[in-house]
Amino acid sequence: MSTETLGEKLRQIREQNELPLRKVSALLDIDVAILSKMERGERKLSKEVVLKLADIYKCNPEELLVLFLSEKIMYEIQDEDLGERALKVAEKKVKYLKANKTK
Amino acid sequence: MSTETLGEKLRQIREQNELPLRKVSALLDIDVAILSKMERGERKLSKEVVLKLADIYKCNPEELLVLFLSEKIMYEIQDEDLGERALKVAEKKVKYLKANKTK
DNA sequence: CTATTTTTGACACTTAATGTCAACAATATA
DNA sequence: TATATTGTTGACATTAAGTGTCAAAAATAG
Repeated sequence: MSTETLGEKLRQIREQNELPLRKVSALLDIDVAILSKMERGERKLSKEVVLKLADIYKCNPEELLVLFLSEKIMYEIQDEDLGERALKVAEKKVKYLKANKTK
Repeated sequence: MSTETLGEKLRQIREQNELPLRKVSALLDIDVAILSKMERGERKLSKEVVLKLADIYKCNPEELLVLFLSEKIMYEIQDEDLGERALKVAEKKVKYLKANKTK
């Protein structure tokens, strides 16, 4: 499985598109330093930035968003022994909510 | 399925043990107001408090901890459409980490 | 060597989380 | 009803976390 972080993936995509941080950060309207840190995991990415980047790079936003969310989840459970059990409970809750969404 | 929050569950357990907030908060060494708010979901619970409460009420800490973690997870994915997919990715990551823990 | 790109760290600013307190409301009991 | 106990609410201060800005330094490319 891929152990690549979202930041690493975004950097890879940016390099494939041969875009310097400077240009992308201008499009995002954020400082170069922040984007650099985001790609290296030193600063947190926000949903908004992820979506804008998907737009800039013309790539599938869902894939990036899923990675983004999964990293937030991983951050919460860290190295907890009960992490897996908690994930299963959360899954049940999500399914339950989805089933009762229209109610 | 149970839609009971951790706070609600803790309140229920406390009432079953017939302990007033005052006594429990003294044991926890936190303000009564905070505990009151924690039980009603107005303040976040911490892992430490959850474990101390399990000890005070002599109940299974794992069950409470799983609920605690699952609520943190749910908070992260909120009402995201991709929440379920993200959970599955997170599960894979946890399994991967567990498999390579000793490495 | 020079220009461009990227990284690093200091700093200020903003927002979220946490603790403390006292007044108030609700409930139980004499 | 009066009193004591328990629980709730909101204001306030403090602390920690997250964010943005900038400039100097390091790395890389031409």
